[in-house]
Amino acid sequence: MPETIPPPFLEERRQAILGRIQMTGRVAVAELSAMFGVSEVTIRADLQALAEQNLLVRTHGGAVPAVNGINEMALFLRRERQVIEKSRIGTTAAGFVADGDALYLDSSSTSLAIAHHLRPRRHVTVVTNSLEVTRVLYDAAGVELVMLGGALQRTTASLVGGYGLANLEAFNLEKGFFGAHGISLEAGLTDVSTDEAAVKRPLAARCRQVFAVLDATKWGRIGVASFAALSQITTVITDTAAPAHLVAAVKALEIDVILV
Amino acid sequence: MPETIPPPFLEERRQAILGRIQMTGRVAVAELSAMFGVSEVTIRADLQALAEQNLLVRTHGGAVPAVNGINEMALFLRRERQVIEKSRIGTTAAGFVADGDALYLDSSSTSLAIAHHLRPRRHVTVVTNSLEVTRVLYDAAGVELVMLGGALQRTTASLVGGYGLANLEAFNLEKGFFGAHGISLEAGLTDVSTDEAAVKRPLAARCRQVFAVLDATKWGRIGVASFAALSQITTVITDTAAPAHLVAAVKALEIDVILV
DNA sequence: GTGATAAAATGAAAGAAATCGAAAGTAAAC
DNA sequence: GTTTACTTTCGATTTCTTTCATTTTATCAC
Repeated sequence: MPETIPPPFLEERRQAILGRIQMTGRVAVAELSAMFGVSEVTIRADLQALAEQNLLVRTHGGAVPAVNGINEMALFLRRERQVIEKSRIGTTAAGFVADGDALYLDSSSTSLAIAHHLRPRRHVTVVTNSLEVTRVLYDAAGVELVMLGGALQRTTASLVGGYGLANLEAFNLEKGFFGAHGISLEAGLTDVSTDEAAVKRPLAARCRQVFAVLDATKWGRIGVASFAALSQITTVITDTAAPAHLVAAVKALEIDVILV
Repeated sequence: MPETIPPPFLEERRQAILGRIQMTGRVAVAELSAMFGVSEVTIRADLQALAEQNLLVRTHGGAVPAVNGINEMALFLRRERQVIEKSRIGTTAAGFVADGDALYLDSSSTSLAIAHHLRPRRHVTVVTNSLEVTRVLYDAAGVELVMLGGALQRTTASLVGGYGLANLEAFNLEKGFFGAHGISLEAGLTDVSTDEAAVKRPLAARCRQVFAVLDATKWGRIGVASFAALSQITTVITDTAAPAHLVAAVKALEIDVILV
């Protein structure tokens, strides 16, 4: 199946090798040799050069992705990727973002999915405390990115603690997207981490429109820390498996509920 | 299919090269030479000039776009690594850090080298505005990491703008390590970026001990923005090629100068 | 486990293409 | 007429790739 169209430049070829190894999880020397129409020796030189940069790990007949301890962060992020791109909730939420908007993305996996969809956008300002969101948008030229400061919470790759919130008033945020551990009539939006909640609480208060993005399993659950009352929410984006009676109760409060 | 109509002016030609590389994902020297009716040497000069502006990446027979990878950031960071681990200045500087210290690392490459050496440490608190430092220390369990917030400056992978500095008083920082574009008797420590300098200035003022870490080429140079006077500096760590007369002048101010 | 065997890796040498440096040529601007 | 900016020509050099002989590694039968 390998195509035989040869990208002649060395850089291109190596880039393509990296792409393929990420995609398929492994590459073979013979396969690449046929694919690019160069000798196996050349491919070996490529693999060696890439291995020296820790971009992959050599094996006998080929190479596998770099699974190095040095780069825990990248690993952590990569693992999520498949999930991210599949998220329908994220896709829908991204549809609410207009060019020119200033918005907040929290450190949930749905925010990450939204971030992926924002990469091709122009003139969007994103405020976040998530390192993953930052990484996804790092090379998105049309996105201005502002990180809230704070102490690194390694389990969520986010920055927490009030350090970054001092002059939140400097930002006028149109829309905020919040994942949550639970949504309930009693406690509103809740999180399991008090630190995370402490960041989200003032942000939820500050965003003109508050979007709650959560899958069906979150309905009726309550985490230890509330960060927004239902009355603060503008729109809930969830999936069709959400419990009908809870959805109805929320709609009764004049909150938009979008089922995808 | 390459047209042979020659846009006569240099700027036009370079603009056209950029346009084409964005469109097709790659350009070849021979192809461009034929297209514009100029020699290949001229095209190479064009490509080199554009590459120096980071508008494209040179390859052997041509060039490819500057930002084509999905993960430009990870690539960018890893590229540096070889250089980093070799830095003797970084190694020496890291020797000044004791367990229990709270310190600031800026977004210079020397700071990155220091960060590498801090990975095995216990009970060290690092405050930084550098995404690269954060990434290096992400999985360093013994290091508590605090990021200053701000707007992402992509060229340096750092966060700038005052957002993160509002409650700097909350931190008691023992040591600060500052790279610089230049060190001089007149202007002290200077940077080429006013944004970067605006972050460093209050931090230099706040750190009990200020370490300037810079190689010999920085002596006598002056960047547009000063961020610390010589009188604020505790220790300078540089290499043995530093100009002797400048080193002597700095020592006369009762500043430690360490040559490695 | 041991050894045979096929596949893969390595090193050296050679060839081709691309690049670089320096001197020289060209053309417009002052 | 001179300056300046740009381009070209022409060797010398570097980079990239291949071939081929040799060594190493993985695998399987025993």
